[in-house]
Amino acid sequence: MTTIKEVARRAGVSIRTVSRVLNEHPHVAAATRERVLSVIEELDFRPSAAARYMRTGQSQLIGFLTDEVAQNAFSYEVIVGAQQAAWENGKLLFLLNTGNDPQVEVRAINVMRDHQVEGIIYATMYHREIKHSQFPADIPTILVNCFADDRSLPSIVPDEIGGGRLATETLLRHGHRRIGFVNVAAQEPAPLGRLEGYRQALASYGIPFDEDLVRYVEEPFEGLATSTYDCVLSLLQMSDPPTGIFCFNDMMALGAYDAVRKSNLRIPEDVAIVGFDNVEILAAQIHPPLTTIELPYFEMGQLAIRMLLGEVEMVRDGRPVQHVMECPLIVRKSV
Amino acid sequence: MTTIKEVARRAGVSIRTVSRVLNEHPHVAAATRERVLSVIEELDFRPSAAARYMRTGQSQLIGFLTDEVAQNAFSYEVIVGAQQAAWENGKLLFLLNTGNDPQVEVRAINVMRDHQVEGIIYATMYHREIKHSQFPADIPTILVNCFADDRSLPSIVPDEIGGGRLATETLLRHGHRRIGFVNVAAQEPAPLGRLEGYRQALASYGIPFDEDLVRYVEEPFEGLATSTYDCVLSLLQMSDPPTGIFCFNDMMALGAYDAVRKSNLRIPEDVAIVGFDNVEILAAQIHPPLTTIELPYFEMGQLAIRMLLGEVEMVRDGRPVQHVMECPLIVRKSV
DNA sequence: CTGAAAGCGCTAACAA
DNA sequence: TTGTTAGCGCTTTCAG
Repeated sequence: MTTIKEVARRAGVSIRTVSRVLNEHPHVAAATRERVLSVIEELDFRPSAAARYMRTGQSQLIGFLTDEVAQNAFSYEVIVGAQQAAWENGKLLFLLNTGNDPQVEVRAINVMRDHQVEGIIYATMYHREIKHSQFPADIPTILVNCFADDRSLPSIVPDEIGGGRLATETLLRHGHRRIGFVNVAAQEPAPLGRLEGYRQALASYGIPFDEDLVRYVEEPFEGLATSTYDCVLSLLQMSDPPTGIFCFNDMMALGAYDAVRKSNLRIPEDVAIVGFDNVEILAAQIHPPLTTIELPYFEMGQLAIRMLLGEVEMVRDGRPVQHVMECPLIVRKSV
Repeated sequence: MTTIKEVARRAGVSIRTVSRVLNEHPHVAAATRERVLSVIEELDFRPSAAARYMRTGQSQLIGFLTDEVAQNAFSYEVIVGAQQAAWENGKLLFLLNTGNDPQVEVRAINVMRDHQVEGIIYATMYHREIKHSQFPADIPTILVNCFADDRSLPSIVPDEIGGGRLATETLLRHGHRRIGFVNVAAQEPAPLGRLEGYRQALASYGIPFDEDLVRYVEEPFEGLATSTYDCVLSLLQMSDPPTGIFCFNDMMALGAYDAVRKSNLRIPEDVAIVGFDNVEILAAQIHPPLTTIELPYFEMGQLAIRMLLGEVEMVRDGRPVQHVMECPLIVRKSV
């Protein structure tokens, strides 16, 4: 490997001078600078990041830990956002997918420490609560799409309530008064929050909450759309059926579409549908294109880096901040 | 930060002894070992990866460069596969998404060099040819889902022809003799290869190639499914319409489904459909679930690492190897 | 079985 | 404006 020493020798200067040029210090004669630069070019020399770190203590590295984000067809956007923001600030991302294995998680954090990462971002696939205790106290850590049981770590989460409210209001604004909600059966922030938003929107329009219009689909993933199909079918067969349906996510909206078609109804003329997540590959391609709420994953990843860099506050009034991200409406043609 | 020196001091031994324990050298008295280990534990000491690299020259780092893979709803699996294989071998992945900007690409490669990565994996979103010249000759590089113009770099690509053949044969095996193919209009390995596979399968069954059964949809992404809808509709209105349709990808199959339904036909009873890509979120959720060909992204990422580690050959007969990955059939219910 | 000391490539305090 | 040199935390050669 080419070293600074070799460059110095060839340029006929000391390594200190090369170092100065490298770090753009002032007080280097222009001619010397040029000479050194040309040798660097000629040798295609690049200073070793490791050696540099040894002296400066700045690794320029950020650890990006996930449970299974990278295995998810949409939340991977959080990685793209973080990577881009990191890159723009001269930082590099270590990607570590733990597959939700606690042992791997512990080892992963240790590996991050070995490499002296300047910060850790921990992102989860689903919005949920996690144990904070696993993270080292001496490395700034940001939680994305999750939050610590004891709120001891700053976090970035989507505004589920606001999203649920927006989805419902969209239907309301289009004149719908009987609005069904196909939710998933889990005590998690997403289903709980979106339901709360649904109730709030209804309330703000003075519409009483009708339990019968809210249906629950069991996890898991497999056959989610099919279960939704059944729910929506039965919703549509009510004596006073809904004319608008809010689906917990886009995949489920797929099942809702089938049910509406099966009932010989049209979207959006007879039944309007709103989804959640904005999975482009689905929402933009189905017919008619799905109006949905976007989970701002890209922005969440970006914000995490900016917090780590100190551009956005991590602590306020002595308490770790929780940034609640707005989930915008993506208007297509299903409402 | 805790250093090896501090550990040595506390354990009352020399640095050398701590280093021996750290590296599991033999010739350390059990008692000494225990003592050192307990101090390490107590101090929660972890040796610095950078310092270690300085001496050993082994960075244990692998650079993972992509054009826009991480922005793609399905090919990100290649990252997961690589990350997992790397992790199992004690390597760490640097993720760098260039967004297809050549300038960023050059800088990214330089950054990889700065960090002395032991290898580079370059993965593209679409199967295509790339210029090889941008890669440093002194770092082992593997191309994934792409190949070098001059074949000077080892690569891993999916078997488009085999996949196209398999898709078509699946239809053939179910008795279909009039088989439509909705392809995309581009001179790229994927559309070209899949078409070739389609022809081969037909030929092997002694069925003449009918140009009229092959339709082309214009890129781009937007409205792909809608364009497919039109194609399939016209296919179905032929005097001698196909009873089986092979779609270039799953998203397009979505449009095909709509067209079949619109024609009051059933899947698979009246018209069978095969997709390509196996985008789970689509294929497993639509009704009926889509039979499709899988692009083995996970395995491709995994293989890239194994090649870099020397477990799989990169060169044969003095020429860089191109691994052509089989694309398996995923049987669901649309055939 | 253990220790002293050199040195990896770089930056920076100090000197010239 | 430039050079000398110490030292970052670790591994390793060579002695003991």
